[in-house]
Amino acid sequence: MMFKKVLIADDCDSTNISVQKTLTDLSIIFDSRDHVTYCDAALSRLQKALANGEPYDLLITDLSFNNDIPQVLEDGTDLIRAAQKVQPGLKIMVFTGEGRNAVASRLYRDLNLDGYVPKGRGDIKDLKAAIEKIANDQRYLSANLRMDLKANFSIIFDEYDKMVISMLMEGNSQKEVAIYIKKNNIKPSSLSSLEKRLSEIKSTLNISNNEQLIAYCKDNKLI
Amino acid sequence: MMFKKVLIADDCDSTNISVQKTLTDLSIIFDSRDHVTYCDAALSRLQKALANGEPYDLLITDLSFNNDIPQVLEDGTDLIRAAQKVQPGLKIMVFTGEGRNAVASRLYRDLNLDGYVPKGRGDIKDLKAAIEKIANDQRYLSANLRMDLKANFSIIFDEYDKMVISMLMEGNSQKEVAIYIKKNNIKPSSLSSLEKRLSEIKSTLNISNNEQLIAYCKDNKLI
DNA sequence: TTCTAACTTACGGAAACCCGTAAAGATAAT
DNA sequence: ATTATCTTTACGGGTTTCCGTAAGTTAGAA
Repeated sequence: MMFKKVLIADDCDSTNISVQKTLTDLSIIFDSRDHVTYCDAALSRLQKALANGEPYDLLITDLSFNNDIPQVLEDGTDLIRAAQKVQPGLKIMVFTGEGRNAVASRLYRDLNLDGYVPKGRGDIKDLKAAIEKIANDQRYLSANLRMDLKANFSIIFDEYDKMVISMLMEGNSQKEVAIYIKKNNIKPSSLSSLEKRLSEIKSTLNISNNEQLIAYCKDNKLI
Repeated sequence: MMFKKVLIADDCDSTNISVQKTLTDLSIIFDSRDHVTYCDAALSRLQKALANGEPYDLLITDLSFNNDIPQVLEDGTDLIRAAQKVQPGLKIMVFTGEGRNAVASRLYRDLNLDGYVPKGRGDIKDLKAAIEKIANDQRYLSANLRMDLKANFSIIFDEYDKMVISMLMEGNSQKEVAIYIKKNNIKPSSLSSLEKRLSEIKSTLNISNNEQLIAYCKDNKLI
């Protein structure tokens, strides 16, 4: 189900135009008041919309804001945390040119973001893909970020994932892996859960089959 | 269908015992005269058996022979070539401790061997697996050799294989690959052929699923 | 040519994988 | 304690993959 109401928080006008165009391309109706340039303003719009019974269902925000006016919420992370408190369940994605990728990855995990897209080559396509994924209740981490995850890949893969993928790489079928984890009392032990987890990973990484997943892991020395 | 008549050509007694035991374990009846220690003797036994209408169906041979008596066929490669002339279709595998692995790989291809197992840790298990594979009309290249194929991997993968596996790694399904090669007029263009080729590769490498195959390729930088 | 052997393709059934849904369990907040 | 939410599990149907068989094709040898 595509989004009905999207709020953009970004103090940079030029990027705003692109984002709005992207939303229009996705047939999302967009009111000029759905765009704010201060974090405090963003939060108050969220609250107001919620109070009116017409809450936003997606927030697209930058991380750094140039605050020429003093703000309670000083940057994007403040806004995100506040928004999550005010409206749990609100989908939130970051669209930013700020920061190193390593930072981005940590934020993606720590803030439990639904999507993270860095500005740069191909960002519009990236953004569109992210929005579509998130609209479908999935998470999206830009491919441009994924490349730098070698070190702290735990953001995507936990021990469970690691073991499952390792066993697949050793030639086990998914069924065999399920049998193994059942025997060793590992948390989600059903084949169904395993399938769902694999599917989730692939979806998040925009990967379409197990072969590509293994190649990705090997390329990035994740396992 | 397991082998009925196996000829062993090896001048080393100690290894012979192991090989014979392995054959016995596989329920292959073995006559002491099915073991020779000279290449010429090996060939003549092959010819005799063929003439008697009871040909051997597997030859297991070493590569180097200590020829205290002058021989027409001086080493294993001579024997193999002669045997292939005399009895086309005869399955031939090498079981040897000789030579560098790179050499082994080249031999495996150039002599069109059915199997190649180097002596060393785990060689009995290796041997058994090889015999079973070959009995089933498949080829077998020991895992101990495969590790050194980085450079001359063309022994196993040709351009066709390379492209198919690459496309799988890029997220295409086998069906999609088949459609693509059909479009581009690449030689075996049916999905069936593609399946068979993949299956053959995995069988030869003792690999049980596509995930393991991709991991193997990445590990050995084959693609 | 004609035959044989090898390769390619089509096809079908079994197994594995994918994906959605719904029930059952666990967890947390009120 | 009870609701609500999230996780895990079970299950079913559709797709893909796997693997054997058989039929068709090609290439080379007799």
